[in-house]
Amino acid sequence: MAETKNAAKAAAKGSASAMNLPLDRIVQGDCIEVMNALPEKSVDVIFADPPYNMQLKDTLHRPDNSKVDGVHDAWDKFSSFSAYDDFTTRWLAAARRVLKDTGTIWVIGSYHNIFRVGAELQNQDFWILNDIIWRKSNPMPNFRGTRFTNAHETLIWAAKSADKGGYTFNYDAMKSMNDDTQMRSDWVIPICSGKERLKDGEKKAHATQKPEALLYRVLMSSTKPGDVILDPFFGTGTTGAVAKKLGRHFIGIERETDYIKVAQARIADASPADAEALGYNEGKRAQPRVPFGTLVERGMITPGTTLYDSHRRFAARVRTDGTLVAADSKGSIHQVGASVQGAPACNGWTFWHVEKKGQLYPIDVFRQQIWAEMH
Amino acid sequence: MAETKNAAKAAAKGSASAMNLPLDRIVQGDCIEVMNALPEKSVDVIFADPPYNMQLKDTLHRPDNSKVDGVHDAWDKFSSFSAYDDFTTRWLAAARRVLKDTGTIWVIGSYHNIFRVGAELQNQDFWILNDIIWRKSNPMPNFRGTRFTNAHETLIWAAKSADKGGYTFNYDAMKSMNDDTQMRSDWVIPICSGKERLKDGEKKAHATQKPEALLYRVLMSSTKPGDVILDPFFGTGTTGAVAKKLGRHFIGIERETDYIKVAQARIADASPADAEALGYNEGKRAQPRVPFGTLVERGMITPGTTLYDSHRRFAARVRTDGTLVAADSKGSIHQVGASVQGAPACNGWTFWHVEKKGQLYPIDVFRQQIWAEMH
DNA sequence: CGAACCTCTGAATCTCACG
DNA sequence: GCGTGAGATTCAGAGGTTC
Repeated sequence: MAETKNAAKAAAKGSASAMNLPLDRIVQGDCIEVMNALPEKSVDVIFADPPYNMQLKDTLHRPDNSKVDGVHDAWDKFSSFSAYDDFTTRWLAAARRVLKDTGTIWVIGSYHNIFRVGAELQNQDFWILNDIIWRKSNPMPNFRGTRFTNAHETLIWAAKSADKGGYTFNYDAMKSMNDDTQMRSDWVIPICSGKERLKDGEKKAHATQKPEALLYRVLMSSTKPGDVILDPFFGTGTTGAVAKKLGRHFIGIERETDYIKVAQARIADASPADAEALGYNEGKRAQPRVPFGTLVERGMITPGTTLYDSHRRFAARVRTDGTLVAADSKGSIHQVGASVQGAPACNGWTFWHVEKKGQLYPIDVFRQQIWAEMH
Repeated sequence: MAETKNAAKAAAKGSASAMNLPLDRIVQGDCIEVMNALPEKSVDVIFADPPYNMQLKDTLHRPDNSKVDGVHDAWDKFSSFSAYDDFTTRWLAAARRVLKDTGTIWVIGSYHNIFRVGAELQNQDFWILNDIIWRKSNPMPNFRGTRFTNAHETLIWAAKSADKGGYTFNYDAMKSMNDDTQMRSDWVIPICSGKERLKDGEKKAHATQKPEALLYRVLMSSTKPGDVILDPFFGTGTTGAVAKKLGRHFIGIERETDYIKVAQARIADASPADAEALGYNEGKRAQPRVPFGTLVERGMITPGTTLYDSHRRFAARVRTDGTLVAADSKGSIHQVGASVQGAPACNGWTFWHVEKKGQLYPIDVFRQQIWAEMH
C-alpha cells in the first residue's frame, strides 16, 4: 500500500508521517501539551482560532430589549494582557515546533487580541505573508450607536520564516474562484447561521463557530490534497469537516468534551461529495450600493454645492455628511427631494442635478462613474 | 522647560486658544520632541501615519532611516523589531500626553507594523474602539503570484482609556453618509492617484500619500467643527488640507523640508466650506431636552388622555404633572413603558402613542414640533 | 402555493448629564 | 466620585406563520 511505502520512505528520512500522527482524530487535552507530544516538523498547515480575550462588562440589550447572547465562557477569560501574552507565546512556540519548515500558519482574531498575536508571531520569527480581512456580509449591528459596526475579523497567514520558502499557495485556484482576477486580501463571507449553525439542544453548541466557507478558502488556498492540517482550538470541528470534504487530513485538539462530541458527529456526517456546496457562495456579486455621501467624501461634489431639479424649480445645498438642506427640510437626497415636491417618495439620484457650465447633470452620473471604476 | 510648564498651566485654566497652540501650522522637527513641548491634554484628535519600512528583505531600515546590517540574521531582525517598538512606545507616550482625556487617536498601518502598534496602544492603556479596514478599490496587484493581493490597510481608533468616555463619534452623520444604515468597520475608498497625487517635478512628492476621502471620513466621524487635530507624521499634509476644508484646526509635525513646502502650498489652496454646509446630522442626542410635562403644559396633550403602545397591548393615562398611570405602575413615560413590558428600559417617546381619528401617532411627533419651533 | 409578515439571532470590549 | 434616571439605540438573513 502507498501508505506503507510512504511511511518507510519517511522513516528513512526521519520525517513526520512515520511518526504515527493521530490523523483525522480529535485529541482531548491542553493544546500546548498535546502539540509538544507530537513529532516536530510534522504538519503542513496550522489553523488556529484562539480565545479573543474579549472584555465584556454588562449584558447588552438590543433596542427591542432582547438580550444579546455574548461570549461568557470561562475559556475566553484572562486576568491581564500579560497573562494572555504568556499563553500566546507558549502555544505559538509549540505550534512552530510541529510545523514543517515549508508549512504556514493561520490565526484568526479580532481587535481584542489580533495585534498581540501578530506581534508575537513576528517575535517568534514567523514571516507574515498576508493579513486577510473576513468582511461579514451580515454582522451584528452596534446597538447603542457608539462606534462603527464591527463588521470584520482578521486572519494572519504566515510562513515559518522569511527564508524558508516552498509554502503552498494555489494561486490559480484562487484566481479562478474570483472571476479570474487575483484573490484579494479581503473576503466577503456571511457569518455562520441557519442550518450550518450547530445546536446542543436548543442552545448553540459553540459561541463562536466559524463558517465552513471561510475554512474552505483557507484550505483551498494554502494546502494540497493529502496535506495535514492541525487545529489546536478545534471547538466543534469546522476545520475537520472542511478538511474531510476537501480530501485533506486534520488533527484536532480540544479540551471540552461537549465540543468534541458535537465535532465527532459532524465530521462523521461530512463526505467529500459535499465539497462543491462549500464554494456555493463564491463569485456571485451584486451591484454594490453607492451612498451619496461617498460622492461628497471623494470630492466629486463639494460641501456647499447647490443641487437643482431638472426644471430649476427647487434647490438644496449639500452638507458635509451628504445630507441636503432645502428651505423647509433636511435629510437624505431622497427625503429632501420628496419633501420639496410634497411627494411621498422620490429617487434623489435622478431628481437632483448639479450645474456645470450652465448645464444640469443628474447626480447619478457620478454614481455610474464609481460603478465603472469598480469593474 | 518653562514654556511647557506655562502652557500646561494655561491648559489647566482654560480653553485651547489660551494654550498658545501652533494652530493650522506645520512645526518642523522630530515629532516626539515637538509633542513634548506642547501643552498636555490640549488636542482633540490625533491622526498618525507612522513609518513602517522595517521588513524589506534586502535593505532593512530603522525608523530613523539608518540601514540595519546583517538583515538575514535572526538576531538582527529581532533587534530591528525592538528598535521599532522602542520608537513606537516613545511617540505614543508623547501623543498620549498631549491628547485630551476625551480625545481619540487614529493610527494607520499595514501588516508590517500595525500589530506592534496595536499591542503598544493597549499596553499604554489606550482603549480600542474599532479597527477599521481601508479596502482599496484599486490596489497594486501581487506581481509574482505568491500571495493574495494586498488590498487593504488597517486603521486603529482608540480612546485614551476605558473609563474616560465623552469622545466624539458622529453616529448620525456617519449613518447619513452611508445611505441611512450604520457605517461599518470596512471602508471602500480608492487609493490616492490622478490629480490628487502630489508631484514634486516628475516624481511623486511622497511615497505614501493618503487619499483625502480617507481623512474626510476619519475627521467627519470623530471630530466636531473647530476641533484641533494633531498629525505627528504630517508628510504632504492630507490631514491639514481636509481639516481646513471641514472647518477643523490642525497641527502638523514634519521633519522634511521638501514635504513641508508641498504641504504648505496645498493647504493654502484648500478652501473651507461655509457654515451651512458644515452642518451635519447630529441626531436626537444633540437636541435640547424636552420634558414630557412640557407637552401637557402647552396643551398639546390634555391630562387624562390615554396613551397606547403601537399594538394597543398596553395603555396608560396622563396626569397633570406629566407622569403616567398604568394598571400596576406610575412614573415617567420611560418608567411606565418599561414597567408594563417588564423590560429593563424603554424610550417612552417612541413607545407611547396618542389616538387621533382612530390613528395612533407616537408622542415624539409633539416633541419634534417643539424642536422645529425652536429654530 | 406564494406573498406578506413576524420572530429570532450573531466573537460586542455598546450612555451620559445632572445633582 | 458616585448614584440616579432620562432616553437613545439594529441589519441581514433564516425560518416560521398567516392569509
